[in-house]
Amino acid sequence: MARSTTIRRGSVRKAATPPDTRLARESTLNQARRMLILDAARSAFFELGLDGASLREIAKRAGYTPGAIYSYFANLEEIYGALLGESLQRLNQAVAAASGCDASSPAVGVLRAKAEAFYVFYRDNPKELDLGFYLFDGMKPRGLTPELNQALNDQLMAALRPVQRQLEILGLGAGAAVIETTAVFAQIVGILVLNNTGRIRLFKQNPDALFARYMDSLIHRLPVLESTAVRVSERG
Amino acid sequence: MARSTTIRRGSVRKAATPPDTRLARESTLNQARRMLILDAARSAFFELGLDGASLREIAKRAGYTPGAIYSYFANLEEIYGALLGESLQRLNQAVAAASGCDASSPAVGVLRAKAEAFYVFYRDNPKELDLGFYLFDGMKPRGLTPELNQALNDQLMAALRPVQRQLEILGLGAGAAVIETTAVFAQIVGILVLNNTGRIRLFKQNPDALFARYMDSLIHRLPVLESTAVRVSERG
Amino acid sequence: MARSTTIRRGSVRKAATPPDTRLARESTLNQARRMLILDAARSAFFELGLDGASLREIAKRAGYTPGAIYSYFANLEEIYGALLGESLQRLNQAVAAASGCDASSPAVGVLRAKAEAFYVFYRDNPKELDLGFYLFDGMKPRGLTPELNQALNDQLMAALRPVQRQLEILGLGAGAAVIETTAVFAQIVGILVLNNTGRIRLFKQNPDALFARYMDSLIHRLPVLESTAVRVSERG
Amino acid sequence: MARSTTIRRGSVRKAATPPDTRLARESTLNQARRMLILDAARSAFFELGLDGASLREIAKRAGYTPGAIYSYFANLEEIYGALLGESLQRLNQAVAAASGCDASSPAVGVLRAKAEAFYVFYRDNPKELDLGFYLFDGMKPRGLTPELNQALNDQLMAALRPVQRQLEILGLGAGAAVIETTAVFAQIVGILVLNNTGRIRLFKQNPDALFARYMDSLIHRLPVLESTAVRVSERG
DNA sequence: GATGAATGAGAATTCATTCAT
DNA sequence: CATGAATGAATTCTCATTCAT
Repeated sequence: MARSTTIRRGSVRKAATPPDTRLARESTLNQARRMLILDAARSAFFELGLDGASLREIAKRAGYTPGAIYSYFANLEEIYGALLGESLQRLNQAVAAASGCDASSPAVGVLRAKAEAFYVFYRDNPKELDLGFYLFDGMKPRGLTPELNQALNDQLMAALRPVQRQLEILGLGAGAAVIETTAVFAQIVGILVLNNTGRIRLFKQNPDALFARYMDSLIHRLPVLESTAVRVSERG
Repeated sequence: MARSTTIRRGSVRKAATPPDTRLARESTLNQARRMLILDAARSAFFELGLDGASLREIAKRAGYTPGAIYSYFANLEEIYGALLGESLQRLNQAVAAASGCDASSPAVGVLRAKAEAFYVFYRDNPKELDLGFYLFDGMKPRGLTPELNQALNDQLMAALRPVQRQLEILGLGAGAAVIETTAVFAQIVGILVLNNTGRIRLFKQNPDALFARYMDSLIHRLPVLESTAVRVSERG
Repeated sequence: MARSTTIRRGSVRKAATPPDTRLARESTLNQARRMLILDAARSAFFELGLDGASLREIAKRAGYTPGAIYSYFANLEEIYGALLGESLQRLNQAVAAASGCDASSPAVGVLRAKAEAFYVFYRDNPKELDLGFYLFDGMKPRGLTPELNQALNDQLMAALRPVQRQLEILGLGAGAAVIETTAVFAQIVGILVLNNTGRIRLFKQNPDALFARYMDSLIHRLPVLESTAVRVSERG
Repeated sequence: MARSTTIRRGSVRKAATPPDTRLARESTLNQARRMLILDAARSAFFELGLDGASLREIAKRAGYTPGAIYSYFANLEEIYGALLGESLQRLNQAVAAASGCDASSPAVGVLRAKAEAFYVFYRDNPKELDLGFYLFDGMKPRGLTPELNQALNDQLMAALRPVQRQLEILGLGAGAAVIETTAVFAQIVGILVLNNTGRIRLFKQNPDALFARYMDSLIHRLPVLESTAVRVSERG
């Protein structure tokens, strides 16, 4: 990556302490400071939205001057990219941590739990949904390198893989499982977009109920079974 | 009033076109120029996205100076509003024009046709989806008056009403029909968002197929029937 | 004046009705419409201040388009000039109408009444004070022709002449009377400026009381007399 | 804090100037640049008046781009505020520095000197009078915080307090002294406004003479004394 | 590595004025 | 006489980015 090159050049310039040690320490420090900036970015982003999360605002919240940010990120869009990466990581953790508790049919319980974890994550952090859409949609060329894009895509797919696996366990073929997973993903995104833009209120509907209904009908369609509907956990 | 006097005098001077004609023509010209600007706005919007569709850009494309725009629209957001209104109008027309051709079950055919018209409209004009989301979400207070908001909402709901009606014809109660309509809406939005952001490619899925599948399963769930699945018309 | 030239040219162009009649009628109409515009200007000016009284705003209030205004006034500043002229006229009327009612010393009563009329006029129409200051101070060259300037100055002096005359009646020489009149003028202006800018509140003083006090002390200083203090009429 | 760390590290690298010095120098530089901008603002303001002292004009005169100004001032009105604050400071200094030289009655001499200093300050810097009036009158909310407003008001009153104190020394009660001070203030403002707008010339009067006359009459009215009139220092 | 200064482009909007019709 | 369209210059302000120090 362009970034690490820069850093290495810096360490070469003044060689006093053993390079390895220095490199390691620097890298650690570096990582810590990157995190600091990402924290600032995330908080700005949450509170002010994409438009409000200007580089200046992020720098201010991180306790840096704008120029300093460029020591850690090549440009603003790279920060967004890192933010998204980190967001996807948390998403994966949330999905991984989810476990069903359906005695009669454990596999169905896990399916529900995994899908719900995905849904709840974005329901409760609506800005992170925007972030993903913005990045892949409007980003200027330089912001999203092919490699980064690939990495982010992989993370996203990883977050949905538990759902896919569970569908296979429940009797779907590989192809059908992918299709159904994509459909779940689409339904979640659709519900949340409608919710976040206030469109859902027009129809006097509740996003959680819609999602639960969708999962019910999905499970109904599964080859093996006679599942029982479980409600989505209520929002905090 | 001074105004009518003027007009009359004007018509006397030229003694050719009656006042009505003049007024009408002026109004027509005005409308035409508004349209010109809206066209420019739409094209800027399509090519550059919402951020790129600045007043300057719109003016440039319309062959105007920025200031001239303000003779036709009070501010930028009003242009967006008009754009959205016009988009929703076209959407309604598209849905209204759609008619099914399913001999075995006309009602199902119409249901499919109406939903598909909605889907296809936004599939083929992806930016118009963004427009709607932006406007209802981030718009500054002055841009979106409560009345305009109401009108736009009404237009949107009107575009989905045919689907709802058809669901009722097919045996759903009023409440269930609304729920199912909302779910269809969410599914369409979800599929298109995934498609527009390139997410759907990750899963190697085709949006049309996903949509068709969803309609199939919906129809399957309907109380009355034994429908046959019909494919969505292929994209141009 | 440039304006009348234009009008004459117009009447020459299409000579149908006897020129005298036409001229008179046109002039009358013209005057009426000028008044219409001035009314609009005054109302805009009162409600929105100098900055808010843009040509567009004035035109709107007069029921005209901006361009039409230029048939009656060469530019915006000329409107201000006319407004000021008209304001000074009203001032003169107010001062002329004022008459004292002090039985023991009629001359002193009249002096008080005249000065007070002047004071009250500007106290109750603070914007007109601004107008005068703006015009003579910041006006661009073209706005205030020497002739107009002279005319306005004459009007202003005329409004103060009753005070001056009364001072002479009360025993002051011509020179002393002018000096004292100027001082009264300055005191009134000073009090009102402090009042309008809220400065007087800092000192917890009341403008009317200050003015009354000043008049008392002035009268005290007059050669002849043993005046009795009369209070300034309370503000509506 | 990250900030202090940075500074220290910086000072280690150069190992020459201690941090305090660096900070101080930077702060000094900063102050100097603020001053530079204020100078530019003042000159623009003097030559072109408030309307002409646009941010662009100020930036141009300061040798900056408009955007650069915002490193030093949050917005245009803050510049005006700073300008006024600085003006009031000079006013206070001028008044403080003034000392009378009247052997027969030192207190009267001081009174004259203090009032005259106030008068002369604004006579010789007429635009500063406008500035104060504008700021307290028309300023947009954001420009003038209540605290700043309070501070400026305090500065203004401080400049008049010496006059007030002197009046008390000369036998006036606290209330009477405030009234008389306000009256002096009003008279000064009135004379100067008439002078600046050229109105005084109409009456063929001289502002200095008018002011001197007013002070004479004021002193005459004081309880204790038999003062002798002293002329106001002639204008440069 | 970080600062602080500065740039330069761009944002929306407002306005007096002109002019063909 | 009046319109309505349009201009062009002005306004304040924001921002990502660069760079000498």
